[in-house]
Amino acid sequence: MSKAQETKARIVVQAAELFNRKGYAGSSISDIMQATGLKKGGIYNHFASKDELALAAFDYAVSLLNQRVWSVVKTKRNAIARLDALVSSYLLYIDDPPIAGGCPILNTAIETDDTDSPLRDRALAAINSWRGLIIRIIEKGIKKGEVRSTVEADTVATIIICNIEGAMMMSKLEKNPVHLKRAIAHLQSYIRTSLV
Amino acid sequence: MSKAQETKARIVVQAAELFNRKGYAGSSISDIMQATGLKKGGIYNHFASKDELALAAFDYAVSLLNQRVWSVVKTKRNAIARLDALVSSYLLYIDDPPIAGGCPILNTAIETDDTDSPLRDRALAAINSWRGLIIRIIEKGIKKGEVRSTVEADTVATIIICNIEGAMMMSKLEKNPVHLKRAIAHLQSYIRTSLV
DNA sequence: CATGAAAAAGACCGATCGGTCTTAAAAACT
DNA sequence: AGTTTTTAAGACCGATCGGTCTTTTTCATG
Repeated sequence: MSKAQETKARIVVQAAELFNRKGYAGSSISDIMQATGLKKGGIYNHFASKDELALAAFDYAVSLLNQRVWSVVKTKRNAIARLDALVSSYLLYIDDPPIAGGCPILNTAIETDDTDSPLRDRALAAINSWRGLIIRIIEKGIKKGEVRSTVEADTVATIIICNIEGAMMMSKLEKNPVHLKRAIAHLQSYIRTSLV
Repeated sequence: MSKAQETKARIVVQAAELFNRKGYAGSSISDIMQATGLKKGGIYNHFASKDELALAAFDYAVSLLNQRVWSVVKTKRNAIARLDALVSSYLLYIDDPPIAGGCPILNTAIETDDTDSPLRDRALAAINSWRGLIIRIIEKGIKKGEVRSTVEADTVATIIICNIEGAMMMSKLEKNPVHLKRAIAHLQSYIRTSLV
């Protein structure tokens, strides 16, 4: 990777954390200059606009999430074990978060859901990709007889995601991981009792 | 109510919706001027700063939520029926929301959770008040023998809130009430099977 | 090591930010 | 009805916003 590419990547990494902590509207170019140690010219040399940088930063943040989830899911072969691993992986989110500032999908969804913007589209795509992963795990599990065939994969995906995201908000706000732990325990019990 | 008080109340109502849709950082005084039809002097005559207005707007938005929840909870006497009514009341949130822009507690929590601000304190207090209501319902239910005595009221409160808030985010982002409906159905089943 | 190309600096731009203050209009009180 | 007090208007403020452009510095390549 050339020096310029390294600089560009560094801007994305540091902007991603800034945006994730303070929001897009709440982060200025000056903030990004301070975080990266670059001046305005150094940033605009790599990105045409703040919005373009925001998109790159969001994509990077989501890639960190996906990486983390997939790294634990791929170690399991059974559908129930996969879902359990997926859900449990969020226990790490407090002590060792993939990115500071909470879940970037949640943060971006809340900030952009009343707009009609590319960023909103990305948040939507990220949620759908997550839902797709859960649905595929379940449907494969049904085919292999690991999951009851009457289970609605769509519904399970909704329940898993909304518990994790809702609990993330609560634990972040109260600075107490207990809510996330409770939601994960609830989901583990839900998966074991409702899916098999 | 005097004319001035009416004007002040009108500013709060319209600012609350604006903040709830576009966020605090995303809403400018100019936006509030446009929404209220007042000029700068007319707004700053009633509020010392944008922050002060934001606090009043958040308090107002939360009062709308509380009003709605309490109006359905108070009609029931049984703990299970009360929780069911509380949870079910959020079905209305799509077609007839108490305020445009989604849940103000969720929105404010996400925007302020990495700050140390009065607004964050209010969001925290609003969540705790909601949790307190659920916990009181359950504990009274335990005393009256309507709820199993082994039920952890704290945990149930977490599960109810995080399902509703997480589903709210998903339904808002996807512009599809199905997620909220699924979460509510899940909670109704959870309440009936885990609490009695 | 020289040279052309790319990257970063930093001055500069108009617009908008939150906020102040004086003045005019309107409401409240006697 | 007249007077006082309050309310709203609107000009004004310095700071900061996102973004541009020229100049300097650094990098990659022959």
